[in-house]
Amino acid sequence: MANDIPDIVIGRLPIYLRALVYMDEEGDKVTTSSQELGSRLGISSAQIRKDLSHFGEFGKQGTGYHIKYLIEQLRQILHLEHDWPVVLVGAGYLGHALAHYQGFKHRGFHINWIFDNNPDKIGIQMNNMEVRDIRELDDLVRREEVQMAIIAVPASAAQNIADMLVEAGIKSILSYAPINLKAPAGVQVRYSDPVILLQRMTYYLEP
Amino acid sequence: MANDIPDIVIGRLPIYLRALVYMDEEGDKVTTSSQELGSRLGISSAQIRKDLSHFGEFGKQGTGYHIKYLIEQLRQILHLEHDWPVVLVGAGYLGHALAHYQGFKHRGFHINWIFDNNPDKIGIQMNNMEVRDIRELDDLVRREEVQMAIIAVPASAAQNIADMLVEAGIKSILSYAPINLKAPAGVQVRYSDPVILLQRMTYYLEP
DNA sequence: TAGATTGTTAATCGATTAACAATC
DNA sequence: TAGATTGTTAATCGATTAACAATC
Repeated sequence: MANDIPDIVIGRLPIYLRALVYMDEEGDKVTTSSQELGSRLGISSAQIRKDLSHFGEFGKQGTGYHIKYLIEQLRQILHLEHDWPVVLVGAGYLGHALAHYQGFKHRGFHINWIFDNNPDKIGIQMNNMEVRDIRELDDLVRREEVQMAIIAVPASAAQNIADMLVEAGIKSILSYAPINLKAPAGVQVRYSDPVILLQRMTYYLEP
Repeated sequence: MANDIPDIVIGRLPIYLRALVYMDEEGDKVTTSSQELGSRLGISSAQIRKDLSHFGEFGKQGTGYHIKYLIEQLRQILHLEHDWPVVLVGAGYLGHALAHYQGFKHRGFHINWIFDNNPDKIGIQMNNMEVRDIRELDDLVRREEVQMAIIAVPASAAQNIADMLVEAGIKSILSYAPINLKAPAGVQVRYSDPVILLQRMTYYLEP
């Protein structure tokens, strides 16, 4: 990770951005306040102001934040001004869902390639992309200088795939496999495991 | 949320549990240490011992933790001794993937019902379940006393579905819709939005 | 102007870590 | 026994919040 802004702050910026985009689409106002944004998100207004203050002064006393302007600034901060190409590994049920998910494109990500190792999968079409042989992964990632990847393979294959991705030059991995991956410093790994989230909630439930 | 154990601690327990289960399946040893577990997960050994100490004393000086015993204890703490039935709302690509995901069952969750509002979807089979009419949701959740739900519908429909779920008695919601949901106190909501995770990583990348 | 809201400071709150006596 | 590792305490570190001068 790079400089001295806490990662937990970085983690909230996409949440702010998402809420601001909805506000903008609602179209009923031009500005918002840390108060309003906070109450939408269940976050204190002080925290929002503090978070933003790490990057500059984006508001005006008395009137708050110009929604479109703040969106633009957040996109700049998060490096979302240009789209990011992404490779997807795994063409099972989940890979299929991800390949068809419409939410990536307009939020800055393009899943341009899908890979699998299963001969039955290789060559078939998914959302107008052809599933490629995993053996072509390294070449492609290098040639296209892809930096981001999504892993949607079984846990048993995930570390192997992660190693291949790192070797090819991938710098950020989002993994759906329910296992902790080893990656060298300088390579980010984030996880999405629904079971982990469900298990975190059952603690608070009466069986 | 219930008592005085920090939620951030609760959030790590499923991670510990998952790693311990893998260790157990590898079958090459009977005990582990906070050190070993920590180095697998990139967490300090002190933190693991501290987290566990909120719930009791599970280890032995000199030898560490008996893997199977600690697994059992964590399952008890997280209320995973009995399986949890879960309703899934949304039979699109993502709902389809979730319905077929094999990772739920052996980790304590059973997706037993799928709902949708699309007449073209209602009645079709998904992994041996019939997609039901969303209008039957309320009755079913009440009758079966289901406490957990997964939302896999578009953002535009998500708040509506969340309201229906809460009204029917659902206490924990895992939402894949890219939007912040309002829910009353006493109802937990957790989110899984891949774009939020990707956007958090692009900050650290050179465009 | 009066009211609203920012950006920032200092105080508070909470989480993580280092260290070690206890003990297996 | 000697070595290893726990559970816990106290210290450190970091994040959140309250408060307010500045100012639109």
